[in-house]
Amino acid sequence: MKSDKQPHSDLSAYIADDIRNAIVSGELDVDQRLPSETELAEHFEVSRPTVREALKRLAAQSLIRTQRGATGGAFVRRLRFEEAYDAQVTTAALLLSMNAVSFDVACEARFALERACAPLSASRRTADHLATMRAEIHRQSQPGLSDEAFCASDVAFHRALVDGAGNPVLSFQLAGAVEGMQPLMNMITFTARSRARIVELHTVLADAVEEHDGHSADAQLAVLEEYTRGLAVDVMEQRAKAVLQNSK
Amino acid sequence: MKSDKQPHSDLSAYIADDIRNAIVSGELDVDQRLPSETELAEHFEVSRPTVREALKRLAAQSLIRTQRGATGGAFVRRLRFEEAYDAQVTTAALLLSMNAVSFDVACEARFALERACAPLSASRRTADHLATMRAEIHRQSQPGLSDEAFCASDVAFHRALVDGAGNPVLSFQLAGAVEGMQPLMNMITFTARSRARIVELHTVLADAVEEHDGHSADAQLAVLEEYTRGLAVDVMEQRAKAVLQNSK
DNA sequence: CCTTCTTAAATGTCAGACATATAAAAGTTA
DNA sequence: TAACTTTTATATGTCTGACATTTAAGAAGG
Repeated sequence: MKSDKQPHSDLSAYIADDIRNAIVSGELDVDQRLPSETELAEHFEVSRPTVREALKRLAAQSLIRTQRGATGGAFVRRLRFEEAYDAQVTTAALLLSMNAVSFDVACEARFALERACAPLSASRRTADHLATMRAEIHRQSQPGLSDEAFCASDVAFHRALVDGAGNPVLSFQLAGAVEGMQPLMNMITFTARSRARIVELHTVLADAVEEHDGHSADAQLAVLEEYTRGLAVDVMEQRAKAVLQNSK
Repeated sequence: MKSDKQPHSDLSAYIADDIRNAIVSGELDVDQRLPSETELAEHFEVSRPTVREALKRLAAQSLIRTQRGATGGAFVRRLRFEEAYDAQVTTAALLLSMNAVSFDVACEARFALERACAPLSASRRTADHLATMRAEIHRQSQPGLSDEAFCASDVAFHRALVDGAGNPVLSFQLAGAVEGMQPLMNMITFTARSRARIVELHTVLADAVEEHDGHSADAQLAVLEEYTRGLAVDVMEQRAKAVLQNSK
């Protein structure tokens, strides 16, 4: 936990980097207590507020947690999948919205990755995963469901599919691809007919997974991808038409 | 940018959340300037250091950037792929090291995702991607290369393969799977024979990509996955044997 | 022995001040 | 008038010192 050059501005970033390196490199173990803020301030020769800013940076990345009281302090935090999952989704959603990523590109990435899980999920899925998928299909076929609720159910369905692979690393990676794309999916207005079609495709997909048929599941995802991209094209065209109408 | 309940501790986290929501929801646009620290302090009825801690949290997540001087302040930052990429790699590496993820699970996830890119990369790769792959293969066959350097080159090779798909979202998602796994890969000691085998497999893979043969590329990745997992098993066995030897 | 009180250590928060960077306005000179 | 220089205002960056609050452990008392 030491270094040389001092970029004479943004000391808190410098200190945060220093401590982060110590954590990432394993120099500091999980649940190990960091020196107190006062001690850190002395060590880095800065004031306590500066140290605190650095610690807040680390806390924002879920690298440490702080505890008040006599035996309190900052502790190296065990990064759990769920937290990383959330961060992943937020980051992916922001990336898509801030970088003008086209629906097509995001869709391609999402389905490519999801298809990578399909064979594994087909061979390993538990009854639980299957039940979740069926339940979401049922929800999707309810009339009067809002577009957002339909999207949310769609995400839940696909998440169950991915989780079926029984590989937490895969589930984590897919979080950004599937859930992070939800804002883009929400732009689509699902007609009754398109919903019926999606429910149909989901059903065939669930059947394939139930029968441990990875190849068929993969094929169904390909069909679903094509259909989804078609839907997006329709939406874009209608929107373009509407703009044209307004400008008259 | 407002709310009701005040969890009367960790005000900076509360404020950071508030501003983050404003950014994520699009209430604040990219490059828009936030109110000055003093104004934020008045708005939230806290002191400036507290506001600063909140801003540092957001800065740690690359959501804002700050600028000093007369027209300075905190600005909503456009989250770029490269930054998200880095964060992704760090997070993935930490997840793997802190959660005792087995080599097998990580390896399976990595190759499953990478195989999802293979067909796309085979059909779209530019001459540039191919050249990078060839160059890395050449580096890998140099004698006297350290295990770490070999690993780094391996990552660069696979990154070129993934980038060949020409889908930034895919590249971003794969960053964690491929680069984040590097610490685990570094545990493997590559013998001269295993290196030669890997170079051989990489060469066939590059050939397949050059000839736009997605199917073959996918198959080669499967072979590479199997071989890599076999290597890991060998290392584990030897390590277990060494432990047994020491305990005698 | 158990309960209660005290105490100490740590984070959380605040107020006010000064340092520094930076752009725009004001002033100065060719 | 135009170009350069100086001033000034505003913002972040940092420091000092203090007080508030939480919490565990030790001390005191029944």
